[in-house]
Amino acid sequence: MELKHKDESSFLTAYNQSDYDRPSLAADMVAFTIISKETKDYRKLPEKAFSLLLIKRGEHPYMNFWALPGGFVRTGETVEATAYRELEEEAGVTDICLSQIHCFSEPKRDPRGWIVSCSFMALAEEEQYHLNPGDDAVDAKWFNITYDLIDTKTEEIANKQVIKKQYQLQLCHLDLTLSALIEVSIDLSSKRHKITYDIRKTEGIAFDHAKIIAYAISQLRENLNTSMLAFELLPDYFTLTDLQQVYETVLGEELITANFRRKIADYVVETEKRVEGQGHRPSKLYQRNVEKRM
Amino acid sequence: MELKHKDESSFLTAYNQSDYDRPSLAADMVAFTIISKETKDYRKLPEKAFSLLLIKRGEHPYMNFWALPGGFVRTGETVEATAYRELEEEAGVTDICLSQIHCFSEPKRDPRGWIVSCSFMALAEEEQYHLNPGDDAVDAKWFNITYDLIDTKTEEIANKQVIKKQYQLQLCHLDLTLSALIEVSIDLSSKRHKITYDIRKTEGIAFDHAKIIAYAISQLRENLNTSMLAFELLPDYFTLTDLQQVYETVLGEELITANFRRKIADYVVETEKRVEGQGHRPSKLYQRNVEKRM
DNA sequence: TCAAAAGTGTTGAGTATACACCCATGT
DNA sequence: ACATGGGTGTATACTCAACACTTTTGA
Repeated sequence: MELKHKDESSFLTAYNQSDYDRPSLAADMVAFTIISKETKDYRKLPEKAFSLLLIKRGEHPYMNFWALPGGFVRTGETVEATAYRELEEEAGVTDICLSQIHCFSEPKRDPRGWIVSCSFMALAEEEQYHLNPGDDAVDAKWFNITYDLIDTKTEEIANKQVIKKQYQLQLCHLDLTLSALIEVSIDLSSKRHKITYDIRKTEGIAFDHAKIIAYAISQLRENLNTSMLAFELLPDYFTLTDLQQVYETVLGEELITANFRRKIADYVVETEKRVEGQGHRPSKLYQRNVEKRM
Repeated sequence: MELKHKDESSFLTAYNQSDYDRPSLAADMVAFTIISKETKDYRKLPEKAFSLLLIKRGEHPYMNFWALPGGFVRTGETVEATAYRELEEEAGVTDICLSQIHCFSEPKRDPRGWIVSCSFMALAEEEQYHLNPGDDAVDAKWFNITYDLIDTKTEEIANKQVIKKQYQLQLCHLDLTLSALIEVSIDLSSKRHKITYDIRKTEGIAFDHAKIIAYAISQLRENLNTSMLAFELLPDYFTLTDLQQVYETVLGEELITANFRRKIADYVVETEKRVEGQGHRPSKLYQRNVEKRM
């Protein structure tokens, strides 16, 4: 052990890192939240919208396109630290749930040069974000998400069976709509089931960010049940209907209330609090059950 | 759109990527396989060992320690391409199942400097690898894996509840044993359930590779059922006992045969082939059911 | 013949799904 | 009063875990 360090120090002095070509490393964040729409009918609950944070680019490349918040990793920082720092700078949010999605490293993904993106999924309730509407330097907006499977076909090319699924991604803010067509290819040849995502069309979304968003949505949908991620999108106290609405808007499908409640029963704890004055029977408020994990 | 490109080209000419400090980017591979041990008893099936490929470092830092195969990402390459290239160079394997595990970016993780590691899980059967036993330049060996939970405790520090799980990682090749103690902390404070991995002790394993290995094993165990990864560790034709043994060695627990077979019944297809001459009833050979995914 | 593995059947417990139903509230 | 959401019960089908059991082979 001692020997190792003795030899090692002289080696490290001689070692010159710049001998190797290096990429720029960026962290890009797919920040989700649930936004309550307005409602006129005093009886009805407000509808919920599954939403994504995008930032309008004020400079080249992709000027005036919308991009994921993000930035370059600085010396002495982990990619996670970069993610937290950028989210605080660009969205005024601090205590947020972050998880790595994937590392995107296509050499041509950024026209500025060799920029590798380590992308993150960020989950928080809307109140945690502070978007600074007055600050023109950063034009950040929430976009309502729809991401639907629109076509599935099986192709057979040179004995290779490939399933191709097309997903339509739509991002709406007021009357502004961005969209992309994502093709997910599943290669069934031999044992290997290799999955690749390709952007077939992208309108108004900068770089390869439509692909990153598609990855993030797929991953969130897959992990909603298993990792109980829904709680990250809710306040500490919530009604079971709130929780169900998170599931419904994220998954893009309706669920049967009685069954949903039985399924999540063990993951929540009933409290004494109630929500009243809503034009219907008051609902109990629940908390996450911290005992239950998985 | 036209306008964008016109302005953009002049911008890009002026853009100097080296204004920003950049890390070296490496791809490290956690390459798993299943190795059949020898057996004397003509009746008994050979035992299977869940194994990991490590390479003995011939230079500083961590000279004579064992490390994951890997290397630096080159200009014009994706991290996936680096992973395939390095696996071919160091392990003589080409058609292999690769998936990104996580990006490790602790600034101090490598004494040579700022080196970010994008790590991969690689799965293939032993026959696909060609380790060049004669080549002294690369001393690559298979290590038998055990990774067991040895302790769980709940700590309460400043109102923050934290579950701490200790895992013992042991890697054995003949009479050589490497080991590490990994602590997985689950922070239950507020809604956030943040999970962190820390190396508490590491013997004979270079860099932070023990942590990367722990990540990989956890991920493989979690995804064995959901992603049907077990097939990647088997030849095209296999017996149901082979498949069960993959599950058992990877998960580190025994399974009940009847139940296991019912569970995976839809994911395999019976063939006409049989395995005979083993001192007991011949077993049917199966193939993966390519129709069934997930 | 018989040990080892191949492979099937049974049972009770638990879950999922779909649907019907009653309860409590504010305007 | 009544629309709206809050909340529960029930029947059917399906899945899961544990165990017992039969079958087939080669030395």
